[in-house]
Amino acid sequence: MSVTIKDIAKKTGFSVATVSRVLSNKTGFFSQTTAQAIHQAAADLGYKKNMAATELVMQTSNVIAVIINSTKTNFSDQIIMGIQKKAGETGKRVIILYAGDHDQTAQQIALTTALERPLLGILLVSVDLYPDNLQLLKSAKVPFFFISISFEDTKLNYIASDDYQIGYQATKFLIKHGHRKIGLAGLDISPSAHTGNLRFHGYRKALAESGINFQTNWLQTGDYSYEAGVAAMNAYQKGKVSAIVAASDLVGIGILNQAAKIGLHIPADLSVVSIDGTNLCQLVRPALTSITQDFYQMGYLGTTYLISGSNKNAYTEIQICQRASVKKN
Amino acid sequence: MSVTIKDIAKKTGFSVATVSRVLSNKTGFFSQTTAQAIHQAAADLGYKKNMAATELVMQTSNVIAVIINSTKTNFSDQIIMGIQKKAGETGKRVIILYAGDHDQTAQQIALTTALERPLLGILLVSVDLYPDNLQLLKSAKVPFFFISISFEDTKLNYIASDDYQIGYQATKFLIKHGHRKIGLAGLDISPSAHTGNLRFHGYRKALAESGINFQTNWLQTGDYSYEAGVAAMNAYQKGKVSAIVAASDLVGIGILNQAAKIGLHIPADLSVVSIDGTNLCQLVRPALTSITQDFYQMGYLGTTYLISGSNKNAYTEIQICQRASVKKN
DNA sequence: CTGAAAGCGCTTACAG
DNA sequence: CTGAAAGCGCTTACAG
Repeated sequence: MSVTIKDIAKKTGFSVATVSRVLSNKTGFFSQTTAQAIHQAAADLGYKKNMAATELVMQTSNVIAVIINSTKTNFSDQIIMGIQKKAGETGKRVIILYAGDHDQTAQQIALTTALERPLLGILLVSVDLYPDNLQLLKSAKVPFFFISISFEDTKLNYIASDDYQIGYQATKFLIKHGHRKIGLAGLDISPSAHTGNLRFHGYRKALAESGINFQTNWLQTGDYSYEAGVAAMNAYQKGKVSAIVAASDLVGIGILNQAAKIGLHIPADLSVVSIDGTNLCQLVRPALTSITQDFYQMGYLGTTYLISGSNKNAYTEIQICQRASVKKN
Repeated sequence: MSVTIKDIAKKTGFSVATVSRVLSNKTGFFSQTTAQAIHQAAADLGYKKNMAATELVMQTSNVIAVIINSTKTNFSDQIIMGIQKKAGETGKRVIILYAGDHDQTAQQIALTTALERPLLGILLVSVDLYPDNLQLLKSAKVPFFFISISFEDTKLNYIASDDYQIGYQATKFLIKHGHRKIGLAGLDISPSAHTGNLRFHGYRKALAESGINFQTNWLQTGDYSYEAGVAAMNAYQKGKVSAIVAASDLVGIGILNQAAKIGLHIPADLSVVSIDGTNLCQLVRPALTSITQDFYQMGYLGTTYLISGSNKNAYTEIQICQRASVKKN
């Protein structure tokens, strides 16, 4: 058996009540001398608090559960950094649960694992909950916040980038660089895909503002993956577009590599701007110009809001990082 | 208040004991009819088990805590996949805790967060524990296993690649391709760095076997990062080596990009083989030839061993994946 | 097959 | 400043 406050009580001669009070630092309820004796004994005995007991009586905890999808996106690390930072500053703890990749069962397991214990709250990082699971989450009384994903339903709290602006600004940027035939590649615009549709609308708007007529084959949908980028590049015949907005860094890299394979030079023959701006952009050559999202801040702010119990939605900033993959036409 | 087994007992007319038995599926202790009524009531009431209570009485749980360092390495995802797979197959749950990047306090917080609750066991993914923290871990009665990191101390259980072999085979491979001046870049060989030293020894051994005299400046140490690769490439003057073993994929990419910058063509002027073999190798051009580690299997096996309480160490397989960054000399 | 009761390790009014 | 006692929601011998 491990050592409990009862053992400390026995050793010091105080009651468990007093031991509990000093160990959980209920200041003002004990004297310095008492505290010292108890802390000493705790250290000597190698005491470790049993949080299961604490949570049981407190009906809450200082643990934030982060549920995250395990896609090959690589920006979740930055979001988690932001979360950890804020949590660390405020003495909260964080546990992370993988919800699989568009896997309803995995999602449900993650959610259940989280909900089965007292929790400060839940942060959902780019996981698009299935209706049943959303229901499950709502029915629990636990506060939650979505990060890096937005909804039409404004009753759902989220922190994300403004995807309409992302599509708009990426396109505008290419237009300013003299492009008129601009592709949009690798994103999902099925009816339920809010992010993809917003980006698409932003793209259309930018085109329209400059009097450019959208051509159907400029849009190459996909699932934000490297392979989607390769497929999109194949779909664009040589010369059909002079620039492409890639739905993610991976899509951008897929385009880059496939372009090289079919003998197209970037940015000489084709310009590319990718969305996300993770460190992958600087690993490849030419380095990818990107619409960079502030993932760290998303995590930090999401945690801040969750902790403070605020229920407003917010957008974090986006920024154009010019690197080497776009040329002036 | 949320609904408890007491509520279900009241609603069905059974005792909490019976409710507990059917809900935790103590087969043989109840009739089908009873079970149905209770499950029905549980569903109607929206019952969710309070694991804090269960863990308190059981003094254990089916939760595996994974402690992982937050370096910019990108292979932990695969390890986690392997862990989740095995955990899923056996009905275990997994929570992940970030231990920072060589951050003693962050490590300690992660460890404490884990140890504060009943646990099936702990998996440490490429985290090199500070002595104090290792002590803390050992003093808890919880089983633990290291993944992707090995020790001289064989009392510590781990699953990793054979780093001596990694260094040996990478070097051997380059020798077979006709190289005699072979660099080793980006790894840490300070006395306490077990991995780096093993790889270095394997490298030396391969050199020696082919009667090649090691030159001090062939070794460029570092911290496995992209920047270490860049620095190493700068250190190798043009023509000093004809091939390089990169300590990680990121080091390899740093070499690739810096080589391009100073006008060296890979593999024409310089061959590179990187260690790890993550998907980054296929994202860059030329694609990196790599000594590929089986990270997924490490996670899977580590979890298997942890669950079964076995305490043997094991190596997972390594494999040479030929891509485009090595040429026959 | 089922129930009454004790207990897991902690916290917190309540009374001093 | 300190202690006795009740209670958090579960599980499990023990007795039927």
